[in-house]
Amino acid sequence: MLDKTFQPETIELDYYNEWEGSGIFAAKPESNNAPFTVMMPPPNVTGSLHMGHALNMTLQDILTRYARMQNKDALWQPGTDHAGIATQMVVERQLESEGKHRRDLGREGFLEKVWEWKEESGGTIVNQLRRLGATPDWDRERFTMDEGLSTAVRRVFVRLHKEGLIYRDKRLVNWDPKLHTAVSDLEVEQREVKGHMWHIRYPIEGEQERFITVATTRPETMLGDTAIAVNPEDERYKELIGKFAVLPICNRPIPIVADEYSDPEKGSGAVKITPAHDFNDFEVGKRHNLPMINIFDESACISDEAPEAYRGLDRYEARKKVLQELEELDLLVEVEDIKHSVPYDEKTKTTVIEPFLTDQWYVDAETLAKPAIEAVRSGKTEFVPKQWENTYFSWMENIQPWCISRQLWWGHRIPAWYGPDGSIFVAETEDEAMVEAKARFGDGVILRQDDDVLDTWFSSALWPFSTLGWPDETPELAKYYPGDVLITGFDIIFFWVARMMMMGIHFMDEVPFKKVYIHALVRDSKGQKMSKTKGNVINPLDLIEKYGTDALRFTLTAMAAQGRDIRLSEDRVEGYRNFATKLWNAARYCEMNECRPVVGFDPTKLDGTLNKWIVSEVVKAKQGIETALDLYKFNDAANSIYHFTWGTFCDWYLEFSKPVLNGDDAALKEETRQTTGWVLDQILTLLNPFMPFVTEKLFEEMADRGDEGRLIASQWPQYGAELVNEDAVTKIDWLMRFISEIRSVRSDMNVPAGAKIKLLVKDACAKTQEGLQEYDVILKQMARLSDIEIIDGEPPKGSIQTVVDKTMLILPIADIIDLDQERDRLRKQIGKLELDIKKISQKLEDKRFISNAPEEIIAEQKSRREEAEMIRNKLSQALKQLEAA
RNA sequence: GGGCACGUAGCUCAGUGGGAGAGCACUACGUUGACAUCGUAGGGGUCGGCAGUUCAAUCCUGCCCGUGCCCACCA
Repeated sequence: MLDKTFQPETIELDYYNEWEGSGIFAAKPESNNAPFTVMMPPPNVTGSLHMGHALNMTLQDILTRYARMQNKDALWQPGTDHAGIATQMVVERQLESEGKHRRDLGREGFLEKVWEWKEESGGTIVNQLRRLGATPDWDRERFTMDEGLSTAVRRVFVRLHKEGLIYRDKRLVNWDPKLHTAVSDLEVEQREVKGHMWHIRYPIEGEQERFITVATTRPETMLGDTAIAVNPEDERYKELIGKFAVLPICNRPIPIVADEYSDPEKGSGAVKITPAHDFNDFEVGKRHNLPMINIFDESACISDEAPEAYRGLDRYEARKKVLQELEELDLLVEVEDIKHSVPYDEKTKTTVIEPFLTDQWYVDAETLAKPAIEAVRSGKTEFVPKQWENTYFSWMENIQPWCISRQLWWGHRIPAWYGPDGSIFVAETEDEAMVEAKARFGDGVILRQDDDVLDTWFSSALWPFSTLGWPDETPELAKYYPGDVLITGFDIIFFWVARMMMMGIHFMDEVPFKKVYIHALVRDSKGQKMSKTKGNVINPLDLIEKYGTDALRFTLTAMAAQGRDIRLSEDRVEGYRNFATKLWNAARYCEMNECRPVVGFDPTKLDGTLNKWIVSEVVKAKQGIETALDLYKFNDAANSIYHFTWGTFCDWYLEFSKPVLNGDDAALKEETRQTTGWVLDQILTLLNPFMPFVTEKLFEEMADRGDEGRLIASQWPQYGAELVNEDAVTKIDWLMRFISEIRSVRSDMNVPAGAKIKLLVKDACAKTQEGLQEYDVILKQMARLSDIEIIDGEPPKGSIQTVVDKTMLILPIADIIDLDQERDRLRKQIGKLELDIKKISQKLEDKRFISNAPEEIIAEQKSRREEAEMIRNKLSQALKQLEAA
């Protein structure tokens, strides 16, 4: 017996453990079933579940469960990402609290510590995914630094290097002066801040009292200036080209060069060039063979390249000193207050990133991007919604060399070794590198491995095939690559999706997934991005605790409309918790009335119209879900099952069934019981991918299905349009309208809800008369009628009158209602109809409408007008009668 | 500066070239052996503004206003 009240938390863990233990999550590469592959975006091993995960994982879980029920061999590949910087920072902070630094432990010792941390605390998110009811194949869980995945990383690195697609280069990178590592362009957040523009004049060499003025937001960088650029077409400066300016403070002559980069419209038209500390200047410097003076050290303190007085100063202290000195020299012309953007490290949000000249490893992304662009153009991979393809293209078509080295310890160490003369040996193992080195330098050569590790995204880029065993040719790789769909947020299209496309196509000769579904961002109820600093983070686990997993999952799904962000409000979650409760209570009703699924029940062989009708409605709901899921319209799928369950099954069918079950037609009773049991079973099945827990529980309660009887392992129903009975649909549609109309009028006229009143029916056609007879008991109960009588003559004086189809419904209750109110009601109704008729008539009298509009539209308008006129006439008559009274 | 979304009921959001929808909130009434985490009924919207295309525009096009995001630049 089901408990009277529904308490989600009492069932969730038990079922989850049982499912997982049953092996149902596992992919079965040896089976002949068609594969369905989803690669889980591996969450950071340091992470804990946030709303974005909850949405992302719920959608993947729905598709996976749905595929499984359709008898596909589903592989949902789970795992976690080693998250280089994030993880290293966590452990460093831990050390810091013990008063230690990673240097104290040394590389080996530190890595040991990180692994320790990973073993102890790394599993948090994985267990939180279980709370969410996610059903990936846990037996195949991978970690990006697993043995196998690391092998794949080295193989890829070596191959790309051999192909010339990985190379070493000295360029400007975004440098984090606190972490002492290069970071990706994508990890730099441009933030608008208030600042100053300083206008500085540099004396022209060999000339008295002649200056050239430049402007900068970063005066300290002038210590590294190696030129001034002017536009070759700029008349003001033409004769200065080729001459030298004297760099103040350093007193170093720097050339005045002509370069298109300089825009005569901006500032003074002359630009100071600091090739080692500005991306544009770097390009100018290369064009003019300018020296690149690196005035910073790794911590962005002034290096030995600068005048002695500045050495060791932090960049902001150096700025102050430079300004002070310029002022003393009377070279500071103007200070402007401006707003400008400053590059911050996206992770810590506190460090200002410094363009810094270093040697790094790069991937030739431009070459790899070409086929990846083509794959989306040709539709081999499709984005849903389509508009994200623009984002993908615009980035891929302007892609920059991908800097893949990071000056960290935690990550895949770069498989490159340096010989005594600095020559490089790239190989998968040190032994292999050594073989090559010995061939060159002879025995006894000493190699030093590159200290750097790879960008975390390098290994995640391989995820779609490295997790399947590549570079070995495994059965899994053959069966599950390429994936069917990748589900992810737009924020990692560049970081991850693009890189998987490049690597997948290059190494597998095939795209890694056929569809990319980009889901919404989950915001708070005010539309703000959730962030720890804003303190508006809603923790999914709190909601699960309060309302249950099913409610949270259903909320996220129902709100996952394409192309729009989700503003999550707790009210919605509460509403869908109520939905689960509703379902629970419906099941209790079924239980009490012994409406249980019966083996061998055949929905095609039914006598009762109500039963034929509800079966038809089940089919429509099922088709609605299927169509929606095929198009990744998760919200439509959720709404389809929601409205069927609540609005059709509970609100109407169960109410219809009550008089039947209390009646004395034994055969119909039995059929109705069986049908009700069957429909509930269908609801549970169709709803299961969305709300796995409550449906599983009810499925178990409603019938004894033996050991194999888990809903999670059940089949998705096969039936279709053959179960739809249009005749029954028409009939019951009439019945519902009939009941609704009486209820509505009663309520309008303040007829006491409990009062049973008599209904007189006039102008009833044969079908209506038939319906009145067939559903006599239902009508009386649901519309609270004492009696239904068909009349021919005039209605009694002072009745309430209304119209359904062509039938007059008359409630002779002059004694309990206010007739003035009834007159008002009729006038209002008639007024509305008149307005309708007028609008339609205007159209129908418009010759252009008649000659241009399609036939069906004209016919439809005509019949609408006829119907409105008919009702208006009947109501007018009723009104006249009332007025006469 | 370039691009992409979005603007529909008090709130959160679906939707469609031909009669404006849901959930929540609100109002009234609650009866019937599943359910008050509920039921029945109801009020509420010139579908951001202005033009254009069309017989017909909330929907298509253009412009404008507002909001959010992404990218680039910033002497």
